[in-house]
Amino acid sequence: MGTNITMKDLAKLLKLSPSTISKALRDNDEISSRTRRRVQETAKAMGYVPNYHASHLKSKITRTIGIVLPNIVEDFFAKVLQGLEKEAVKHGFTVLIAFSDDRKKKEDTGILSLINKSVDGILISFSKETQKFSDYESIKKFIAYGVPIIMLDRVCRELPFDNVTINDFDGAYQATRHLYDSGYKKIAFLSPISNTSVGRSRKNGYIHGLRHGEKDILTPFFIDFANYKNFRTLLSDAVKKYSINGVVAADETSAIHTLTVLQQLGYNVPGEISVIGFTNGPMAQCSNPPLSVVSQHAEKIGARAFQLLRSRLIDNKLKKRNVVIEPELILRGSTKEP
Amino acid sequence: MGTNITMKDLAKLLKLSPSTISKALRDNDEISSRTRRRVQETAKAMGYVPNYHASHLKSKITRTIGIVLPNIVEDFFAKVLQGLEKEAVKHGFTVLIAFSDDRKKKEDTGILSLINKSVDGILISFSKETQKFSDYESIKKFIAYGVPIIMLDRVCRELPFDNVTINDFDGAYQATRHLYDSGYKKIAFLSPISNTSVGRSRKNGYIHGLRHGEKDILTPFFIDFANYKNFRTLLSDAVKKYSINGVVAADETSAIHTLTVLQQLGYNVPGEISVIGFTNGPMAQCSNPPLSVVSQHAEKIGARAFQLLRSRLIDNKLKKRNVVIEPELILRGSTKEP
DNA sequence: CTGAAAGCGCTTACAG
DNA sequence: CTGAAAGCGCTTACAG
Repeated sequence: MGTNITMKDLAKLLKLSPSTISKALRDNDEISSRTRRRVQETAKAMGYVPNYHASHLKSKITRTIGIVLPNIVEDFFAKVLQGLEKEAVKHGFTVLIAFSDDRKKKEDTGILSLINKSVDGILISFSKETQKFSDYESIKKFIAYGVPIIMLDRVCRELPFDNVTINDFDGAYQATRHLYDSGYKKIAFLSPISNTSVGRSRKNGYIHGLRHGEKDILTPFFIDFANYKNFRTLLSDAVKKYSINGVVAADETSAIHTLTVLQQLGYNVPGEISVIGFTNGPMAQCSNPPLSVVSQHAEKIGARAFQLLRSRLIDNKLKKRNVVIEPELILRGSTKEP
Repeated sequence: MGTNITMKDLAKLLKLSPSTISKALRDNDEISSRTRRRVQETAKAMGYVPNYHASHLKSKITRTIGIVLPNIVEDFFAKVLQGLEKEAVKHGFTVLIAFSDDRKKKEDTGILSLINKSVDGILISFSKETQKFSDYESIKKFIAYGVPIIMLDRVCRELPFDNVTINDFDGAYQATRHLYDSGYKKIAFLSPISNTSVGRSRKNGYIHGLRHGEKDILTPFFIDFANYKNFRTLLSDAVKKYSINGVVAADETSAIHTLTVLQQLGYNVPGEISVIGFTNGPMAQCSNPPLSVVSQHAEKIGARAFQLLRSRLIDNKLKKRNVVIEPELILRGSTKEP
């Protein structure tokens, strides 16, 4: 029993035709309500499970979507996926995943495997590698398969896909202004993601945040790096050399590391140097002092991305849409006034 | 072009029959290698994508598996999923997800939606609700569908499914012993997961760890709770009342919260009270002092669970298997000798 | 309101 | 080595 039951079986059992069963199960009002009920009840009783693959063969709809993410150990991406899943389930969709591990090649393999499974649409946040080399050739090829694509967070504005991002520019701008307003004037921008669309927007927001009228423009200090190998000396040297007293860190991990290293170097945070980061994750809340951050409403991004996809499934003639979600400044102990 | 190309099209183009195309694409050596190559090359050139749904209709294989997880914001589950995905991709599988949010109902809906998609197998880590009420009736019903199920981490030993867990008992035992050996003798066990299989094993390991020969048995102190609402007073009272000087916390979040609250209450960690937790996540590493933990090798659990499933796909006559992964004690500043 | 028939894109005995 | 035919479990015009 179970999976083996087909419409044919139900038809035989109820002395009806498979066509009638099919229509009755989908509540088609061609069929008398009495028959509909009868069919639906025995289907349930028998543990009938419709074969989506068979139905897809005709209808071309799978009610399955795919998402390609760099990883999910970062709190932001985990929440994006949870937000997406919740919204998808609400509308009867299931979600297929593929992780790129920030590699172009695995990303492409992932996308292709999703297309192979005939997903109704794909959501993607690009890998660092893809963004670093602006290598969107393979993505463009995938357009030919006719599967709608929605970009989120790490996007490419030139691509003809809908996208949803947070207002990274404004988030970094506000973070920078907050440090300035709290009295810190030697503010550095520290970023391990300067090659991503997100990192670039945040950097620009920071730069803009240094302007305070015509005459009062703070000097920018950039601390870019690719991994945490020489992070300690890098940070230490920069702080000493430029007498940095405020750091805007471009993501969650770098903010926490900055805080930790500064403390190990003997600096008082926020007494001597204040730190603000991005992502309102558990690390920001459990650090000591707790970290001020720009919160990104990750679940909302996932949910909105699904909605974009869904509306496009209903009408694929829609023009390209750019959805921007406003971030929120959450102030904690790491940026108290000095 | 793209998705629309079928084997029939390729057959027409190459003046062959669809059967030949089908066999050639699957590299069946009934077909001459010359023909095989010809077919494969033009398939690739034309951007042919096989329709898995159609093929599944005959072969009953989808190369898709599903996983049901409580959430993925917890570092442990995120890593389990990443470990699983990596292993699955390696073997040409894609993975469908469903999150239970620790609710029985959403868990059931999730499982059913996976069955509906004809997954080849399902991996599951039960919701807190399911475990609290030992409510496995619906799971048993799902057996009828003939889909192999593998349990991981939060399992139910009575169920006839393969499972993979870490040695929670021994992890907690070692953690407790470590505190004892470091000179802490008033050791409490703090747990927000006492209703889960995992929480129970850890509690037992802790109890066992309190025994040191016939005469030297430490007094157990249990701090159980369901949420963090009154956590501060709960912890504060327990510590004062019993002069607790060591805490074994049953998971990541509770360990971090314990550390933070103790410090806020003015205790020196590890000078006066030492704290050890579970899960080697980012929070444990970024706290101050960094947290000693029992590491669970989450990625490995995901990978092993996939392997269990895969072997069962090859031979479903296998007996039930219990895989136990040994945890690892990672010692950091929160448990330095007093 | 119900049913017979064709077809979605594959695979798999079976023939030749 | 290649192909004709049946069938997987549905859906969807079309008849009645």
